[in-house]
Amino acid sequence: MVTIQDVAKAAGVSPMTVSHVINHHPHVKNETRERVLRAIDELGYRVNVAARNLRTGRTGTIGLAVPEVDRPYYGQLAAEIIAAAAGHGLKVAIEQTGASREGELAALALSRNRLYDGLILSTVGLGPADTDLLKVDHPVVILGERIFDGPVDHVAMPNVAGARAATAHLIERGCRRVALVDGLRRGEVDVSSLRYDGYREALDAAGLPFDPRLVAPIERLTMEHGAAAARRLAGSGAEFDGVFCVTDTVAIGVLRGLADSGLSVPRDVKVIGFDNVAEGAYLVPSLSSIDPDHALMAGTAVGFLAERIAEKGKKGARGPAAREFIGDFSLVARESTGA
Amino acid sequence: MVTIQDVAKAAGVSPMTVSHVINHHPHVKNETRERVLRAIDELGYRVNVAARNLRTGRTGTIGLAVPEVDRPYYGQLAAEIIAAAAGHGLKVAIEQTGASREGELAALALSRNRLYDGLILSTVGLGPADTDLLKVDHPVVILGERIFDGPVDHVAMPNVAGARAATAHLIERGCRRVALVDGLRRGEVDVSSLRYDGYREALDAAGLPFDPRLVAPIERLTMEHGAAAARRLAGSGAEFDGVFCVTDTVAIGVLRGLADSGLSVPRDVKVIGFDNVAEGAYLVPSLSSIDPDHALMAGTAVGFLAERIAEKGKKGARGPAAREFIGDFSLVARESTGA
DNA sequence: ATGAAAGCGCTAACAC
DNA sequence: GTGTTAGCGCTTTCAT
Repeated sequence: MVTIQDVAKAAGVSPMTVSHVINHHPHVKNETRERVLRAIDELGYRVNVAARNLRTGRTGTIGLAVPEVDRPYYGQLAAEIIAAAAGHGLKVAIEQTGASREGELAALALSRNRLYDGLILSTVGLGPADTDLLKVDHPVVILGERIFDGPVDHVAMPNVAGARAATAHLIERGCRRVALVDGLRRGEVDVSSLRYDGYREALDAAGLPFDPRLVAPIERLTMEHGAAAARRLAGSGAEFDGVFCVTDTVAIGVLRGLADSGLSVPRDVKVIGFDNVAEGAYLVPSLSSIDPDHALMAGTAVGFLAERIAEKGKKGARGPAAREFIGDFSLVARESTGA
Repeated sequence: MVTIQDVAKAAGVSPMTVSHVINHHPHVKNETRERVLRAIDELGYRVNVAARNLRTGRTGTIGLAVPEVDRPYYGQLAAEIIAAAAGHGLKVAIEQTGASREGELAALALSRNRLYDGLILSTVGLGPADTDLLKVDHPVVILGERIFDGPVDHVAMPNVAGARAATAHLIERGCRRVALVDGLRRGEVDVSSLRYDGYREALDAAGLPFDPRLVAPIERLTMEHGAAAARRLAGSGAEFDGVFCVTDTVAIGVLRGLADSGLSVPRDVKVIGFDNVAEGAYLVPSLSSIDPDHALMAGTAVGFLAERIAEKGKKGARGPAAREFIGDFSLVARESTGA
């Protein structure tokens, strides 16, 4: 392995000068710089990142922990985060938590290992009871739900308002019996509970009765469970003319399940999702959805984290208390709601 | 920051003993171990991975460089790789190459930085001309196309055979004028060229004429371009009753484009894709596809890499020459081809 | 503009 | 079963 010393010897300078060149420090004579660069090239030198990390205490990398990378939503989120991080000169390493509390705690511990300068944790499993576990001494930003008023910065979706708008949209389009396919509600600030609240609010506002038979809870927010829920609804005998799906992934399954049940969208039933994943625009019928401003949320999360990382550099300065950011959204009306 | 020294002092042992405990070495008295563990807990000690990496020269992490994480195929591939790597005690860090030659070269350089013990590179941009650039002194496995007979292990899809089977399937289902939506062909061993070859072979085998007007090349393998290609085909006046799409992502776009053109699938036109992404089963109509054995390919790629990493540990032993593995596939017939 | 000294936190190799 | 020594490759600090 070629070290900075080897390069220094070959270029006839000290290791420090080589270091200066590598790190683009200004005070190096042009001629010297070129001599060093030539030596680097000839010897095939590469910095040893581990050594640099040890010395500087920084890695230039942030961790992004998401439930599962193979769900479209998280893949697209990851892409946004990577783009935002690049703007701060940060790289992103992706972790999977398996949508479990244990996985999320493991991701927190990893970060503590100083592998990353900070962590963006997309929570699904952690709840209010875990607030204390977030009191770690390294930068963390929570992206998602289930922890409010925690000790760390938090970027959340406009869950209640978005769900209300989605449901109201169905009602506007003429639906009178709107079903809901959502995940397990823990009665806390999890995604399903919040979107459920929005759904209820919209019904109330329109003076429509709430019918528990029209709520189809599923265990995991997957296409498979969405399809099964739709078939269950269709087979239950309960009449419905609209479905609000807690996520687009679930909605894709619901569209399939409705087709399996011989129901036509949007003629018999109108459907709307949440997340506005890229696939939605290409489905037949194309999927109406709530579009949280993903880029803004990703940018805010990375921004918060970058600030916290910078804070740690300065001694003493504690920086602002835990911040909360709730994104904005827009409604995208497509064929599945008759657009 | 709490170091191993602090723990040693608190537990009344030497740093080495703490190290032994952390690394689960067997020769530590039970009582000592517990004393150390208690100290670790009380002080909140966490290993400094950078220091360990520097010392051992290993990181326990492999890199996975894919074109874009937000395409379903790569998200699902990443999930398979992560699962396979976990079986070898390896973690995975995901890089994006942006589907460009430069991005792929950058990923190679990063790995060289010793951030990772090895790299799985999903190539799209690198070509035969870049063979020499792969002659790096750290473990690399190529997953994908465009480099055969390179200096490194290579795991490839059954591109030609799969494409032939897909096209033959359309013909079996009664199609006589099969269109092809593929990417840019560079006349080399890129995905589009190989699958094009398979398409041609199937036409020849069935005694069907090749009509260049039925080939719709697109610049990027996205849903957007797929939809545009389908509309172009439909508007061209050229008759066709089947479409083989070079990937499922493209096929999703094609299904949309056909719907936009007033064509019904599978009645007017039958459609088949390649990759068998999870979404395909839930589309309406569900998408027929070629299913490469993703898990086997991921497992093989990780296995190759793990062996190469182990080799580097032993001095001298060179290990086998570059290996080549071409996966198997099966055809999944769904509604889009009339199943 | 360049360099010397020191040490980041850990573990391999070897004692005992 | 436990401890000593040494040093991985780099950069911070301070000098010149």
